[in-house]
Amino acid sequence: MPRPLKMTYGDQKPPYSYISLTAMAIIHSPQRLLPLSEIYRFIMEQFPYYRKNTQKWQNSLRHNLSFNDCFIKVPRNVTKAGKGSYWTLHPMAFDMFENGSLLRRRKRFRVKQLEKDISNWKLAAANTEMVSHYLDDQLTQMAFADPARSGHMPSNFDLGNTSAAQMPTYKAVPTILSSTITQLPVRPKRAFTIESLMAPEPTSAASEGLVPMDFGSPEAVALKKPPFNLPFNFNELAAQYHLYFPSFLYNSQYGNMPCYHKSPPLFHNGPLPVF
DNA sequence: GGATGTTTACATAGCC
DNA sequence: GGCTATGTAAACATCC
Repeated sequence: MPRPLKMTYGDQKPPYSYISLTAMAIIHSPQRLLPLSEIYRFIMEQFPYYRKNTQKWQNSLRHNLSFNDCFIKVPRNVTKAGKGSYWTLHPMAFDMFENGSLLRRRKRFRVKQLEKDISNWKLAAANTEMVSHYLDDQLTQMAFADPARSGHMPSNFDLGNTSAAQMPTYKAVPTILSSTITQLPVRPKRAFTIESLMAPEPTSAASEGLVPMDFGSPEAVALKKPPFNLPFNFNELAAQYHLYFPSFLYNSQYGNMPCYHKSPPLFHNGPLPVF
């Protein structure tokens, strides 16, 4: 049984790159989506080494966020004040670490400029609609499952006790996207493998075999506070906790699909489970 | 003014 | 040696 990460390195510098640390923070958050300040906080909480010289490493981290295509900036709701944006991982970037290990990357993750432009355009379109209402009002308040830090979340809010009917209409977002951006060339969802990328476009219903997400399921409850042990492994986390990607992001970049949760979850093959 | 985000430049290390 | 990934520093712009 691996020991908790917090107790592993003490004041010593952990063997993770800034990219890894940032990915760790994002992956560990319930929504796989964090503002910069929360990324800082996660790293400082988990690794005491980074509680000092904050200016230095935080500058480096910001550089990495901007420089590396594997990180996607999600603007805040335009009608809601707040500093900075949310950051998440590019869905294809989950594959950049060898065997899911954060200690070593296969190669630098790059997105073609055209795809980047389309993604940014779609993200902006999505953001101006309703995505950020949901994020600002509910999801970000659940970061690290610390209700005490929430300014306006009901104190008794509990994902585990939240039925699908009680959840905000998150699934409506792709509908908005499909009505506004269908004229753009959209690459359909597919796994990030050579075989998959070279394969013909799927023609049958991609949602075959998918089942609707149960928000009261044990998996959903687990997402509220996923454990954080070493070795941290993307594949392990995906297998155990049905790693998902914010549906508005996934759909906005790789085609509009119904928001379904696939069971059992697959990591590299098949669509990422979303809610 | 401080936090956030972008960009450029340079250094270092590892791999081929 | 060339290439790539990573780390660091710094300047600058933008936003709240």
